[in-house]
Amino acid sequence: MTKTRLTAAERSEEVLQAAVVAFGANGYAGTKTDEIARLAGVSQPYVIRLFGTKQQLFLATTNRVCDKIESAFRRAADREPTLASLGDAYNELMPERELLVVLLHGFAASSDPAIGETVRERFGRIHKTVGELTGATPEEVTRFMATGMLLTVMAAMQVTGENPISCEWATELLGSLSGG
Amino acid sequence: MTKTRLTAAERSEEVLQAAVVAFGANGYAGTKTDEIARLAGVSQPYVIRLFGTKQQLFLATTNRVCDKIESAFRRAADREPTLASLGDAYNELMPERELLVVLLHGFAASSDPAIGETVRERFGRIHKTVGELTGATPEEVTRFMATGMLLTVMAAMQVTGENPISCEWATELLGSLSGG
DNA sequence: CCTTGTTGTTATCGACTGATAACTAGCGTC
DNA sequence: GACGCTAGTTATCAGTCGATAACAACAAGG
Repeated sequence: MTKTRLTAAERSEEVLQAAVVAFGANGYAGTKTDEIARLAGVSQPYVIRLFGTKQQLFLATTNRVCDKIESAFRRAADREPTLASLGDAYNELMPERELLVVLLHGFAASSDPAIGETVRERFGRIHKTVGELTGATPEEVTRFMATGMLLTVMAAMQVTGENPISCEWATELLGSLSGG
Repeated sequence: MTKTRLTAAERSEEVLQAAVVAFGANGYAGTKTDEIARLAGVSQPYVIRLFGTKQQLFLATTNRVCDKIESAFRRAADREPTLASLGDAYNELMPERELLVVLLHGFAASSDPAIGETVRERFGRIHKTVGELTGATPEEVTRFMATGMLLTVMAAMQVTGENPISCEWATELLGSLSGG
């Protein structure tokens, strides 16, 4: 029983991590703030007070996820600035299925103006970053992003990750990916 | 004022079309049955009676969308059985932004077991169909699907379609797609 | 030790939303 | 032209969920 008292910043961090899991599992509209609160081990009203609004919490979560993706790419490019290297980094992010899927849920929730704007901005930033880090041609970068979206969608469908739902087409598809 | 009385089948069809629009805009959890009802010009309880449940309506909507996509692919392959031909067909589907985005919302709602199962089944079927219709290699088919997912995600972000939100990276990305 | 600021909770509201029940009305048919 | 079937409605419930308000507990400083 960690009844420890944390600073608001520390607690926000924990809530944010819980939010990644919860939003990753059920999306923006499908997730209740109470669920996040229980995951974080605090009360639901406190979650609201820390972030003001469910929407703002989702935005913070999205930004957090994108930061993680970008920094993973940067680290990878630091070792070897190729698309293959960044691809490996993305795959290594996969075990945390939720992380990537949160982004997908952001895309899906784009009808909310604030979310749409944020998500467009961050996606564009990732796209640009990949190009700058690797020096690949626009066509190569686009293909990289396309593959990433396919993988993300598959993660959402739970056919990749730690204990995936076995699926004939999924294994076949993943096999043909290494070669592409 | 079309106060015409329709058969349950005909009315269901209208509701289904409304559901494509509504679910396409706001996703599964984010769409209220009342919204669909208003779009279809009937009362909310009647929508429920026609489909039993919001979930079942969403499943019907998803299946409808997938049917449309598959038949578009079949027609395209009928003219010319190449990936490029199917790609054109997909692009021609784009104006109905909702159509493709519904599928994305299905992926996003995969945490609901029934939706997940349906969506996996239909995605696998599309994947298989594309391969059979074109005779392309697994790698080529996978790349085709990846591109499709990228386009779908962009449609969700509203940077493609009839009056897209202008976006630097989006135009750049779309330009590099024709060449890929 | 008492005051003050910050962390956190409980209680509760108010709006929403999917679903049910009960009723109404059009249309064919015998 | 009453009967019966199907299309469709209004009224309403029961549960949910985000948000607010008021209070409680803990820590630090003077």
